[in-house]
Amino acid sequence: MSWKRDRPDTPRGYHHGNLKEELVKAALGLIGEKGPNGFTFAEAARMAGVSPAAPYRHFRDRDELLADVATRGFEAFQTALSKAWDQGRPDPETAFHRLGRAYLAFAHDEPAYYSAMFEAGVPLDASPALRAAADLAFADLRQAAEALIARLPQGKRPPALMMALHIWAMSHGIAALFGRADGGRRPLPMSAAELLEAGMLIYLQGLGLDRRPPE
Amino acid sequence: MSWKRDRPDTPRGYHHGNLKEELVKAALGLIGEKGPNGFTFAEAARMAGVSPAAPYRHFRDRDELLADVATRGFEAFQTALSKAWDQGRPDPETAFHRLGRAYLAFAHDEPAYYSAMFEAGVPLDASPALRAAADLAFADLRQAAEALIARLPQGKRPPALMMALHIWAMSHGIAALFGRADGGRRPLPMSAAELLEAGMLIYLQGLGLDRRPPE
DNA sequence: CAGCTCATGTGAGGAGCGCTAACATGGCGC
DNA sequence: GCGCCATGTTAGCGCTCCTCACATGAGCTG
Repeated sequence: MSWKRDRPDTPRGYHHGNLKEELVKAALGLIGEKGPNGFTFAEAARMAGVSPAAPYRHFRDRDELLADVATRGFEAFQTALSKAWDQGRPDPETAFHRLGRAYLAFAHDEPAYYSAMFEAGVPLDASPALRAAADLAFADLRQAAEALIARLPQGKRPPALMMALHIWAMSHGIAALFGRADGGRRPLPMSAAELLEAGMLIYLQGLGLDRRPPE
Repeated sequence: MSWKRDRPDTPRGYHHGNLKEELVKAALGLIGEKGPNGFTFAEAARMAGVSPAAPYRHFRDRDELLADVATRGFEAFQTALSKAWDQGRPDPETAFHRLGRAYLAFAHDEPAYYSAMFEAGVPLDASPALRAAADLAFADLRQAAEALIARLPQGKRPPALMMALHIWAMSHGIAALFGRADGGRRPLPMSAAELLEAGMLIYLQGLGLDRRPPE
């Protein structure tokens, strides 16, 4: 019975009481430490002080737990992006740069979430909640794109969806390739945040959006 | 003894003769089918018609086989990019657009390689050969960036390394998010190749590089 | 061509994991 | 106060990774 806590710090009886939440936390910790593949259903159970079969009362299988983590990740992500965008205040340019930094900050500070969301291979339609959460997060990016596009004269406006996809792609590319806590897979002459900032400035310039320095 | 081929199509004696190569091929097939996690050392052995312990004579462990696949992937990738760039002929702009298409074509047509290279979590310094192959591939991108930058007037030239990183980030972001054979995780109004082309055009415009239509 | 050597393959097995089925416990609604 | 059933446990199957002792035969050496 080695899975039992020797001295339960949170004493409990036969029933745990809050196992589902604790399994999600354990999963987050394990994914953060060892990547989405290093995470194990059995080990999460062990961390929660519970037998290896207990998790199956809360998740059909390992994938469902992963999908749950990804969903929570997208919700937290959306909250962070939404807060950073702040409805485009004080002006879309300033807010947009905040948004970019928030994107990378999330990928950097919550590697476990980001991993579950984008690297664990969880299909987006694993659950309706997952898809909905992901859509909400993307909606924020799209909204920012629209606000910026509105600054352009009619006739020079690119499709907002396309622009949002470009923003997402560049952000994700930088996060995935260079945004890891360990500095990524390749030494950089600048931080990931600076790299994204510079890339986005060039991209916006290409659209005809000159940044008015806010200070 | 279920792992033995019932009727060996390529009859062999006790010794296989070309096991290492066949294991790599089997791994490629399995990764392509079921993703980098679906691939199993034991199943690769089965496909090669050999006992589950045989692969250990050629690879220290599962990760080493994965790293080998990734290395070959980077080599093939570099070949494809290099061929597409073709030393910038007939002009850097045209060659650059070929390069972008080649990037996405590789990700699309060789999902198993791309997966092993970027999604399997293989650390780049798993072997010197892997790092070298990855560096060579990146060198091509950097070279293209330099050729394009040379078109700009002195004083308006961004760092070539930064530009190469931007290109890689956007390409990888699009490939990872939207470039899957199944259309990716999200329905798109345009193909991944078109999305990248448009994104790169805007980016280049932002740098002051106007594309002269080649036709 | 006989004999040896060692790279390569086999068999058996330990440890761990995902998952299932049958059984145990006790919190909560009646 | 009682019984239901959500939640937890035990036992166990099949699979994986990996190791170790043993088998085979290809190719060198004399």
